[in-house]
Amino acid sequence: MRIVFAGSDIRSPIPFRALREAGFCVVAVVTQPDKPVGRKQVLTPNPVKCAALEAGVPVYTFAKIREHAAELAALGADCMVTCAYGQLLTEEVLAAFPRGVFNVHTSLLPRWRGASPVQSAILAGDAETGVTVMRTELGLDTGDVLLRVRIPVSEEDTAGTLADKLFALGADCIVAALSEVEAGTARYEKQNEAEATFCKKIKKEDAAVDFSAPAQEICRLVRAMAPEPLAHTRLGGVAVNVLAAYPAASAGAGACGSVARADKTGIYVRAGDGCVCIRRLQFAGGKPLSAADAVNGRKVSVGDVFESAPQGTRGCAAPSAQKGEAGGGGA
RNA sequence: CGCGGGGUGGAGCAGUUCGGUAGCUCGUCGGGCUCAUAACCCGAAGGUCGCAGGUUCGAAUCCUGCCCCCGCAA
Repeated sequence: MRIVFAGSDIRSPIPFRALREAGFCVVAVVTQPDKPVGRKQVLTPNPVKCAALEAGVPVYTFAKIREHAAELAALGADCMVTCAYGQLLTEEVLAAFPRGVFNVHTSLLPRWRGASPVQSAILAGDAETGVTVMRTELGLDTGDVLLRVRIPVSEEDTAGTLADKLFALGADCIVAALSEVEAGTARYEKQNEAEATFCKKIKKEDAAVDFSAPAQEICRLVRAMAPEPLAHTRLGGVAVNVLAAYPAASAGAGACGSVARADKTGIYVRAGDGCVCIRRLQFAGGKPLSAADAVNGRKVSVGDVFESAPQGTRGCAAPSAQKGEAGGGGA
């Protein structure tokens, strides 16, 4: 079966390679155009593009895939596989593939349709998540499900580690799913619209820590935002990213955000409910530090207060503005 | 030329404004105390102060150029 692979995530090369190793003929790869990235706005090579070039597969970097349906059709592929591609498809694009377009989504659809399924699962405290392979239709992640595999979400998982697992699993899933499609034994199941939940793309502001929230929620935020964009707060006026934290037993009364204890084992910060033990953090301009280093060198000590204020740069007054909402959807 | 912070014993930092003995909290090693310890006490080792020039009697500190790291923004 001739396949066109479309993906843009750093991990998208995993399913791409899996398909090739499984013997599928990937005739072309579609990904997002290279974008200037980083402090120096360096034009960074897209990982998917690199993987394709490495494999000797033609690469197409469409700014808007919907304007290239004809070119896709001309490739003469049977189907297209998308995995975190990042662009909505149109009727014309779907029509370019006689046997359909299949999407590998890193959540248990219909839960977490949208751009940040991995982070959302952690944020919501889901006990399990997984991978869903579906037949793409026009709606956002609404297609009929071909295969769904679930895995537990560990308390240790960050969006990064969970995504690693999910993409690896997704690679196996798409291979299995396409095999069924090829053999004509594929069976589809409609999604239950009543259970659908959506998630938007994560923005830096979504990662601001609010220490008046329950400790467990704060820790989920930290895990969901790692390794990017990283949960952040401020201490003594400087921006601080929180890289790792876990809920700890409450330690005495005090204002939310105040440090109740600080030693080599961690920096214990009072939350709205309970206490958050920060194990790893990063001050603006510095490298990631262990709690011990922060205590030794940065002199973080009892009584210091982490601010819940969103962003910085602004003036001073801390309007307790209700920035309401949280990443996920209702329980 | 997007804004900004930083490179100082193994780690994280102070010292740089107003040049002149290398400091702090840890770690490591040795010894002690203890049933014991992530605890405590005593002692020791360990630094080309990012690189290269310059100014000076003397530079971590002032001047010039360069390399590298990082936060924000994108």
